[in-house]
Amino acid sequence: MKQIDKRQQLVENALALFYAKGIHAVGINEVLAQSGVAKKTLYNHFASKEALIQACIIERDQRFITWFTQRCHDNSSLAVFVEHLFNALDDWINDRAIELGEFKGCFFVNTAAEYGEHTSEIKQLCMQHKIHIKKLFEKKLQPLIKDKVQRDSLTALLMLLKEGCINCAHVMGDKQAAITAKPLATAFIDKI
Amino acid sequence: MKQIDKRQQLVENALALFYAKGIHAVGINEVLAQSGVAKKTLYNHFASKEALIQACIIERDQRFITWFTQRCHDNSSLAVFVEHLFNALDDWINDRAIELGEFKGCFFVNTAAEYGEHTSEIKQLCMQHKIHIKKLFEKKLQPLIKDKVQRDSLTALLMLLKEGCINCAHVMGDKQAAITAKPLATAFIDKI
DNA sequence: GCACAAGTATACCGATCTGTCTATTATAAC
DNA sequence: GTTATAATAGACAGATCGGTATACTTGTGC
Repeated sequence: MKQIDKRQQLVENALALFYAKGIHAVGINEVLAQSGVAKKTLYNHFASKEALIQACIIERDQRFITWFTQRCHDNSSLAVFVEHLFNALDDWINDRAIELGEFKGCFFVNTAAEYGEHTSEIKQLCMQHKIHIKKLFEKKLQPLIKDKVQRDSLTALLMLLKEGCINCAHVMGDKQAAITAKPLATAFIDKI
Repeated sequence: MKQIDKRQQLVENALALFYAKGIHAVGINEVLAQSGVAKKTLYNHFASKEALIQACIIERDQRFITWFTQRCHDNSSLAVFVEHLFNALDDWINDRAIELGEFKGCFFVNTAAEYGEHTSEIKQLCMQHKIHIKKLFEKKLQPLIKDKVQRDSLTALLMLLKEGCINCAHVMGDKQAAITAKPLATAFIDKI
């Protein structure tokens, strides 16, 4: 089997375990057992557990952005875009998005929580993901709202509502959070 | 020194460490060194590390609710209430609320992230805190909005914006999140 | 002043963690 | 076919973890 395959196996299985249980709760040996890969192979591909974690964050970032971009593709109007956005979140929250695994909140929020130091590389990568999301919103809203102030305002609202409903769904167990958030966003765009 | 004092010392120091570094990143010995308490004393008060963690969650819940209640005391009008609410969050995010420690996001979100199983007692306690926050909002909005549908709608918006700006501030490093969120909430109440 | 409860300091136990090392087998390139 | 690379399984090291046990000291109530 090619090297890249083993590496990918490791990243995918590690990501699934880290997301389901948290980073510190999962040991290297558990990752190896789940992946069916020898320990030496892991350390041939990654210098340390930290390097594996970083690869998992990057993988999750790419996977989430890909999924989210597909689901929010249609920006033919503000109403349509917002509709699709919160429908996507609702599907994720209620485990109808298998690409993202069983819903356990935001992987980046969860991971950042386990690393106190702001300077840590891992926390920086988590921050990068949120910036990617913001840029995605900005890109999709660009053709829909000409006025920059209004556009930035809606971008901020969508960021806040997205983060809010993911965390309310996860910690409060409010599985209706995305459905609740949707009309709050549409009420805002109706004024534009 | 009285028993209660030692117990309180342990909870306060453990809470500070857990919040700053994450639960699994802090060992019992570190808590003991920071508290200046012997190991046997800890296990005289708590059956296990898990029991100490639970006590920390309850302590944080009480402390946060107390602080938040004080800061959002004035509900003479919707505008005033919202103003105070987001000013309080802004103070916390920018480390002007010493009672809450150096800002590291929501302790309950962070803690829940480290426990994958939904059935775990710790995750249940985190959920309880969010319910306490929601009830606080409902109580303060009760005399201000008579229509239940509108009141529930604003409660939901405030919950989502609060969670949203705490997590955007923490993970994205957007220290202006609360200031950004405020006008989004006031835009909503202007319609009522 | 005595007895008992509680705290201190520290050694220790078994488990688990990350990471290394050895020895062997499979695979791919030429 | 030979050779170099990569994978395997697993023992092992060194550190750290949560939790227990021991021996001693302090403090409090009657």
